[in-house]
Amino acid sequence: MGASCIIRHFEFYSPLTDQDKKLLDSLEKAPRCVVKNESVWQEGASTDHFYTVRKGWMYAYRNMEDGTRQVLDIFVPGDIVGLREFAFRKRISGLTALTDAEICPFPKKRMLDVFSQSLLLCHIFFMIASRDQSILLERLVNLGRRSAKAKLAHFLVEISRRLEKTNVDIGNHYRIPLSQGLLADALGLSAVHVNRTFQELKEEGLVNPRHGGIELLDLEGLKAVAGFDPSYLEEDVHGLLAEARARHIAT
Amino acid sequence: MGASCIIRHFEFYSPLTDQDKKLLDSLEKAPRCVVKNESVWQEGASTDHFYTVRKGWMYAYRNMEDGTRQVLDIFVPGDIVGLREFAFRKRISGLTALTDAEICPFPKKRMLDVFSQSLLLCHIFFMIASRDQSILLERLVNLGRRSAKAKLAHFLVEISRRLEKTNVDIGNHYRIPLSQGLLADALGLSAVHVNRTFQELKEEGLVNPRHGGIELLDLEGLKAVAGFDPSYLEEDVHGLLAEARARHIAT
DNA sequence: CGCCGCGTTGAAGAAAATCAAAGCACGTGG
DNA sequence: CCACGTGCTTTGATTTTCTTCAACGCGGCG
Repeated sequence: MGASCIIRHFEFYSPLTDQDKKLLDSLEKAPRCVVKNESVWQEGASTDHFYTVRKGWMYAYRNMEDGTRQVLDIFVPGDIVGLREFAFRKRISGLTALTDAEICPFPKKRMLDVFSQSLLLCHIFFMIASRDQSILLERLVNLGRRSAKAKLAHFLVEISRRLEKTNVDIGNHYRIPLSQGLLADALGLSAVHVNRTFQELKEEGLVNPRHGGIELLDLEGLKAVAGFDPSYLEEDVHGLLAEARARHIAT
Repeated sequence: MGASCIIRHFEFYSPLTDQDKKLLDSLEKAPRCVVKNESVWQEGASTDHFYTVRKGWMYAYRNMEDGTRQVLDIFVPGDIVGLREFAFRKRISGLTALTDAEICPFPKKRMLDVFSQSLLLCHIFFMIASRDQSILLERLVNLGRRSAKAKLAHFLVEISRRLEKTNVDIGNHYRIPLSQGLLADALGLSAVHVNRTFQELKEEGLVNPRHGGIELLDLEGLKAVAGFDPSYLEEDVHGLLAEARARHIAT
């Protein structure tokens, strides 16, 4: 059996000591399987666990009083879910499975062990939180100041980029299991308009929407339409991190 | 002279030991004054410092290729600015002063000292990052799924809530120094439309827009218009935090 | 087969953007 | 103290973008 889900994620940032790995491993409890459309938690639920996504896709959402909803984030394998709610007792968004999936819970309480026992892991957790924020920021820009076409293109490119990062092995990250209705709720548009926007992108040969999914045909073209600037995804995996590693090993 | 800016902020979460205070104090360098409209950093600048806002208001923004911009966040006294970019070498948003202001830089490098020397402070930093994210999430909802009127009302209520938290002493947090143009860029609207929306709110007696600022007349009314649910601002200042404190003191 | 979820289409309407011009408050310099 | 410029607000007319509503198609699945 391979490295646990979270170890693989962390090793993207830095090599880990055996001790670190042991610590992380002890966090991760038995994986839990969820089926498509199964709800993992709802708004208001308790926040005693985080999850790492081992397989499949998930999404976080918020239901509005008027019956609409806002999809807040999409999670792909390797992502950590729930860190957002670290400071809160109750979840501020729901989480449900977009496809059949496998997720690994780990208890929030144990974060204290991590913080106290490994400077390096603590630092990496902080980097992950920072990255999450920067993704949200970009999503803000997307919702606030881009046309429907650019919104859609940008969102698709981002997802594809995020897949590349953790799924290097999977050659085809060009198949995206998002329905048009879900994209609408993620982008603050109506499903009808998403559909029409897709038709434009399709005519330009950029995407190929199929039943319940999208195929990305021309990433570069999409980037151009979106005005995509990847810098918000490009973390500094050297710099401070190296010093944290050095210091951590020294103790 | 009173406690440093950041100590006051942290004591909102938990009482600190003298050692913690000393550590925090050592982080905070000499305050820097900036005048209205002065730029503190631009997109792409280096991320070697965070800042705490001691006086005045600041805003973070992103300029788009087409000449528009998105205002990403507003900062009020007590806020910490720049944590977002912890994982990055370069800033992904600009920061400029909305009013004359006083900010206290502290070096990002020293975060390692904090993490290694104080479990409690580390934990609080994490809570702050979590809170920042939850504010961004709510802003996403605001941009994605609310009408112009609700957007505006919600944003104003949020600001007022955030002011209450750190500025308990200031009785009148009902005077907000935001121009309509800036609000437009924050809410993804045009300045013209913001103006018209203000007129509606004004007729209902909820706000009183004056030159270069807004007076909030009826917070409850605004909350109703916004469908404001404050839970995204209500952190759990007990729970894990208490355990962190206990453990921290034990060592 | 028939249902159900999702995608597609058309027509009509609402929300917000854009353009352009004018007004108003404030500071600055004469 | 007044004239002037500048930045922000206000207003009206027009246009664009996106939504809403309603209907239909289509594929998968029990």
